Amino acid sequence: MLKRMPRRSTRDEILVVAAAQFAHVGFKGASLQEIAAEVGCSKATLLYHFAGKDAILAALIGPAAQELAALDARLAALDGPELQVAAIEGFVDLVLRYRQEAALIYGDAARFLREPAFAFLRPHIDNLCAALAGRSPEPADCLAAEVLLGGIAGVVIDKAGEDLREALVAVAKRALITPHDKD
Amino acid sequence: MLKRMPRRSTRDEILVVAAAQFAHVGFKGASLQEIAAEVGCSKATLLYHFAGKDAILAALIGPAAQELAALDARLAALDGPELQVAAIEGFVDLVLRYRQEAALIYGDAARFLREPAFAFLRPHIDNLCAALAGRSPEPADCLAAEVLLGGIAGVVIDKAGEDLREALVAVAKRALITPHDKD
DNA sequence: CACTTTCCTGACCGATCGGACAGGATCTGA
DNA sequence: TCAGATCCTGTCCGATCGGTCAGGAAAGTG
Repeated sequence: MLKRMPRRSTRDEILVVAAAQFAHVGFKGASLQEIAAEVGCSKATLLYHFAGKDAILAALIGPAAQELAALDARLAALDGPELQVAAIEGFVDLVLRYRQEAALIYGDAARFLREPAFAFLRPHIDNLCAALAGRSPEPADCLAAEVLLGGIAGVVIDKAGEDLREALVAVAKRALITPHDKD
Repeated sequence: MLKRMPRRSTRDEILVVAAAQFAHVGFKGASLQEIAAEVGCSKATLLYHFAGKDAILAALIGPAAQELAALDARLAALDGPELQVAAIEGFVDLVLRYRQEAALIYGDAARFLREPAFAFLRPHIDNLCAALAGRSPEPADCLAAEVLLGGIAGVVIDKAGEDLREALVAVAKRALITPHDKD
């Protein structure tokens, strides 16, 4: 009778705890038992609110994926250096807003980006990567974009600070926007 | 009776298969059963050659950690821009030589870098990070080094190509060696 | 009040996990 | 030929995994 007051809806609290768990120990590493214990409910309650472990993951990734798609759509109209700037700033903002989800997706990337349930993420990530590379056909530029994509997504989990955004944008610009003294 | 000929020592083959499994599905995600099946032996054989799953991981990380320590020692004598160049090239070479191990360590970094069994890696990684940042006290420079460290370690798993090394070194130099028009 | 819906739980299930152990092959050197 | 390592395996074990299910409490709703 002590804690009958749900400070938030139980469902939301499950998502918060699950996001942290997935981000820190990976999807396979996290167990429903531990999540339930941290939430303060029983494991069966998790499976009442969600169809299964995968459903929790899907509910977690959904909003982030939606914003990623929106970012892609916004970038589709741009080109040249301003494309890269917009891609960098948009990506950094997105990652900072969905730190745990980004770490989860990137950490377990090879795992479930192949799985059909999350294969729809792949083209979006590829598009973003291409945008970060300024749509350059050079493999070296695409590689640089991948390095920054993964590096930024993986570093933000336990970082904090106001100037985090500026620092991330700065390093990405340095690495990706090559001064056009190419030839 | 068909495959009684061990093309290499069974122990070495276990390490090869385990490295690939760990790198692709993570340490917790990999199962001894699958590794044994891929090697072509029984699960009990794995536990004959190694004290346990952790021991396989330790045997896998050991050589990579040793070379990382050697790189750190080599970098300790350097300073300034040549420190950064040496750190970048040394790190890229190291990662390319131990692709799977690097992906494993970085992918499960938050997992077992805290565990005491692998805590000894932490100072080496911190040193390398500081060297990549040119021992700059600026948080932004340290952050950039972390981004590149993780990004490079995470991207090399399924990449190939001769010019991979050059491209990685190039993007790291661009991102980390800031032209000293700082003030 | 009774009735329905929503929310939650303990108990249980089959599968799989890492690991232990006794013993069978296979090889070696005396 | 025989004894002792070395290498390997089938079988079993307890723990934990994700998931199911019948049913109890709470909260609207008439």
